[in-house]
Amino acid sequence: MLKYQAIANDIRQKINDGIYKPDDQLPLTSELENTYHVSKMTIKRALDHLEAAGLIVKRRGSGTFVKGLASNDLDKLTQHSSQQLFGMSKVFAGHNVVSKILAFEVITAPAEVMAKLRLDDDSFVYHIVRVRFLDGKPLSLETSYMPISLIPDLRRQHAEHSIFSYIRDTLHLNIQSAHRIVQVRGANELESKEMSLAPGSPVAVVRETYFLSNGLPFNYSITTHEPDHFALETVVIA
Amino acid sequence: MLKYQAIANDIRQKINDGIYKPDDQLPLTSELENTYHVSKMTIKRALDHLEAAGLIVKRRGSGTFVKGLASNDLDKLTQHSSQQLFGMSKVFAGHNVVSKILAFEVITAPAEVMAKLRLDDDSFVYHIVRVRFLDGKPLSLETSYMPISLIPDLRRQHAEHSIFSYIRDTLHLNIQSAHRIVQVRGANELESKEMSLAPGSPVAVVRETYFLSNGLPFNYSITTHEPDHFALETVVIA
DNA sequence: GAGTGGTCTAGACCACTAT
DNA sequence: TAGTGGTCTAGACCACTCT
Repeated sequence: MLKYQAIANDIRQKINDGIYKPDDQLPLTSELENTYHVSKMTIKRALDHLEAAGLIVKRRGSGTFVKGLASNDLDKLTQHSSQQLFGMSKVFAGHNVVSKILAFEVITAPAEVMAKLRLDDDSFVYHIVRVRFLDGKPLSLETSYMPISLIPDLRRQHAEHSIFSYIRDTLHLNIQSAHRIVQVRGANELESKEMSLAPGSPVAVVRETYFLSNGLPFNYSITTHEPDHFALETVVIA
Repeated sequence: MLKYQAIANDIRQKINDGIYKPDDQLPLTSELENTYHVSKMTIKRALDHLEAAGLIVKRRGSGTFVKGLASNDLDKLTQHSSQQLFGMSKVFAGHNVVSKILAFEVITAPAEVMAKLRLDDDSFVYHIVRVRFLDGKPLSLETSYMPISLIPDLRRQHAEHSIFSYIRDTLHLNIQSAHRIVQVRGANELESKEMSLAPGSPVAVVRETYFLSNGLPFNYSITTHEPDHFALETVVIA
C-alpha cells in the first residue's frame, strides 16, 4: 500500500470512528509529518484525496477541518470510497441480480454509436438489450453497444452474468473511466412493458461511455432506471 | 498563474485546437519537462488534472494519450473547465434568467434541514421557494434553507437576483463545495402548477448541500427541474 | 533490458490568515 | 509578524510495459 493512500485511509477511518468529528480541526500538516514519518508532499497528497472525496476542507493560513456533514452523509463518504464505476453485480453484491436478455446480436453501428465509439462507417458492434432484476424486481433496462474489434467473442452467457468481468478477467483489459450524462423522461412502451411501469411514468436515463486504460472507448450504453432504486450522488469542489 | 495550471491549460488548448488529437500520444513527461522548463512533479500535477477532467489517460510503462472522445464531448470538456458549482445566473449567462418568489420567510428548521445543516433544536432558517424562468419559460422550482446565523440580513431582493452573489460579494464568504443527490419522480401539484407540467409527469429532483471554505454547511436546497433543460454530466475515474 | 510514468524526500520559497 | 497550507525543485528509487 502506498504511503499517501495508507495515510488517507487512516484519517478517513479516524473520521468514521469519530476521533475527528465534523467541524474539528485536524492536526497541522507539520504534526502529521511527524506522526506518520513522511514528508510534507506526502501528507498533502493524502489530504488532497480526502478533500476531493468531500470529507475535509483546507484553508491556507488557518488549517484543515472536517466538513460539517450530516452523520448520514459522513457514513456514506467514509465507507464507500468514492464513486462506483463497475456494473451492478458489484454495487448490489449480496443481493440477487439477474439479467433477462431481450436482444443479443451484431449489427452495423448506428450513427450515434459510431460517433461515441469513434468507429468507421461500417463497423460491427454488439447490440445487447437487457433488463436487470434486483431480488426479482425490474430495476433497469440497458441498451449497450460494443465494437467487435475490441471485444472479440462475446457470448450470450457473458451478458447473462457480467460483461465487465469477462472484459477484465478473461480479456485482461483494464477499464479506466466512464463519462456519464443523466437525464429524465417518461417511460416508452418497451420500458413500461418490461419494467412494469405505467407508460409515460418517470424514468432516469443514463448514457455512459466507458474507456479502457489505453484511452479507447469500448462501450456505449443507454440505461433507463426505475425511479425507486435510482440515486446518483456527486461531490463538487470549487 | 501557477505553473501546473498554466501547463494544464496549454495542453488542454492544444487538445481543443486539434494539435493533440484523440488517441494521440502526448510527448513524454521528460520532454514536457524540457519544453516547459519545470520539474517532473509539476508536469505530473498538470497531467493529473487533465486526467481527472476526463481528457487524457496515463499508462505507466507506455505513455500518456488523449482519450478517444467523440468530438462533441471533447469540445464540452476542453471548454467548460470541469463541473459547475454556482447558481444558474452564471450557468446561463447571456440568457434571461428571472426568479418568481413563492415564499420568503424565516421558520424554525424542519428535522431534515436541521440534520443537513447541523443546527440546534430551535434554530431559525430562511425558507425560500423560487421558480426560475429561462427566457420566459419555467425551468425549475427550488426550495432552499439557510441558517440566519451564518447568512445575516438576507433580503427578498437578493432572492430575486442571485443569493450566491450576495454571499460572496457582500458577505465575503467563500463557497467551497457542494454535495448533490439526483433522483427522479413525478411532479407534485405545486410543481405542475408553477412549471406548467402535467401532474405526475417526470421531473429531476436535485438535493444539494453547499459548504463554505471553513467547512460549515450554509445552504440545503431541493430543486425540481423540468426535463427538457436538465442534464447532469460526470466523469468517473477508476 | 530499455523506457515509460509513479512515489517519495528534504528543503527553499510563496500566499494567505490571524492577531 | 508568527503560523498556516501551497508550489516547486532535483534527484533517488520504484512499478509497470514492451520487445
